Amino acid sequence: MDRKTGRTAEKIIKIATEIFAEQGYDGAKVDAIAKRAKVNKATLYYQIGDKAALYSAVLDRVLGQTIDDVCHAVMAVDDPESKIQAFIHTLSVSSHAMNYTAPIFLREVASGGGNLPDSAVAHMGKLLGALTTTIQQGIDAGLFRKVNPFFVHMMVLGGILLYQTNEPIRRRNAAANPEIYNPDYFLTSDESAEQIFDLVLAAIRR
Amino acid sequence: MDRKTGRTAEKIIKIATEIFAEQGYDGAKVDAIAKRAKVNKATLYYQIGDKAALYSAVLDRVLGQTIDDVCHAVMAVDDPESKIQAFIHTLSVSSHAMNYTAPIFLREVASGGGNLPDSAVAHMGKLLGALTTTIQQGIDAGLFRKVNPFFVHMMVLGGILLYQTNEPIRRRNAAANPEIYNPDYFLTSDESAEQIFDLVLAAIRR
DNA sequence: TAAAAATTCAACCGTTTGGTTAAAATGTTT
DNA sequence: AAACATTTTAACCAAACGGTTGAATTTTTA
Repeated sequence: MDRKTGRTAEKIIKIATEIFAEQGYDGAKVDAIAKRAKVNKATLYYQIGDKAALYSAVLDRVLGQTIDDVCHAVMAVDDPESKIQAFIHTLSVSSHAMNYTAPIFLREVASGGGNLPDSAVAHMGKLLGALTTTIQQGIDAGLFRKVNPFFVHMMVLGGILLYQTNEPIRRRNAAANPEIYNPDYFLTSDESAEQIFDLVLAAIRR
Repeated sequence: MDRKTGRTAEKIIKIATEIFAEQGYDGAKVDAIAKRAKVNKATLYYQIGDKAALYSAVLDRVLGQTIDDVCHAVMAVDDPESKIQAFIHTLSVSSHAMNYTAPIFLREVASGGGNLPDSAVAHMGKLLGALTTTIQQGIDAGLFRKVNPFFVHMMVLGGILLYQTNEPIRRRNAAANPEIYNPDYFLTSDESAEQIFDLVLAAIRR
């Protein structure tokens, strides 16, 4: 019962994550989720509940997973520079691995977080804290110059999420203007993390 | 006829911009737009057409306006450093002034730009070009070190848009954790542009 | 194998949604 | 005043949507 029940709920949430990421909350249709998950709609309501509950589950899974990954990676190293590198690298790789973090995150931000449960806001606060305290630490230690850590966070987060989500548009643009096509615009999540880390480090180093 | 017709259509598009920004395409309801614009729904269809046409008009207005502002500001100055400053400052101020650029932009990116007309993609390409060619120019002139201009663009754009859109979440977070509240997190569009410019310049300067 | 849990089936419901329509009323131009 | 364009009114429609139900069926557990 537990194994299979868990499996079914998991499967539904996973598929729902995809569809919410593609279409947004209002764009996603419950029938479509049930269909793609190859589950009867009644099962969906039996296992999880209504659409809002399903969306909450998706948010918890997506934000919780990615942000926990990042925080653990940051805590696993010591000096501020390594922490920042871990932050950027893990955020980029993890949110790219579970392919649907970035669009859901961006859409939630764009709508003012009205649908965000307190737990999710807390998660985002944790993410913010992980980077800003590290930077402050580096400033206090004389490693970094006096910068506003919050804006470093904005640029790192914004850069990573935007890079990941705008891939389709990038490809379309490259297809429309092949003469301007540039392979530098298409890097893996590893490589892009390196680029961003390089820029951030130069921006804040003494 | 022209004056008043134009006025009505303008008013509808302006209100539609607000609502699309708040709710997204699927979240926005045509009846709600007509109601808030104080116009009968029949007038909306008479003046503009269906929902998709209305959304296209909104996209053209919002993206076109902001991006044109930025490109003009960049062309108005000469040296690469000033161009970058103009880019950042104008993007921040202009997209903040017409309050609805950032959420619409982010949502479009998050959904892969499926709804974007070619004209809008071209606009975004122009924006990209404005910054990347300036940076390349600076690199060639020996002013900047060798960086990947595309990622600078991602971080600038992502940082500005994210900062502007996440204000509600920021406030909510600050309200929930007043002991962590930090005035550095709440800057005007001018001030935030300065912060970002400072970081970018340090990141790319030789 | 019997009880319990999970899933399916398929019809159904009330509401909302995007969109249309025709006639009447109101403005605007010339 | 005549002709034209614009806006309102308000009812209407078909489709889609979120959600429910209850009986039947399958799967799991003990």
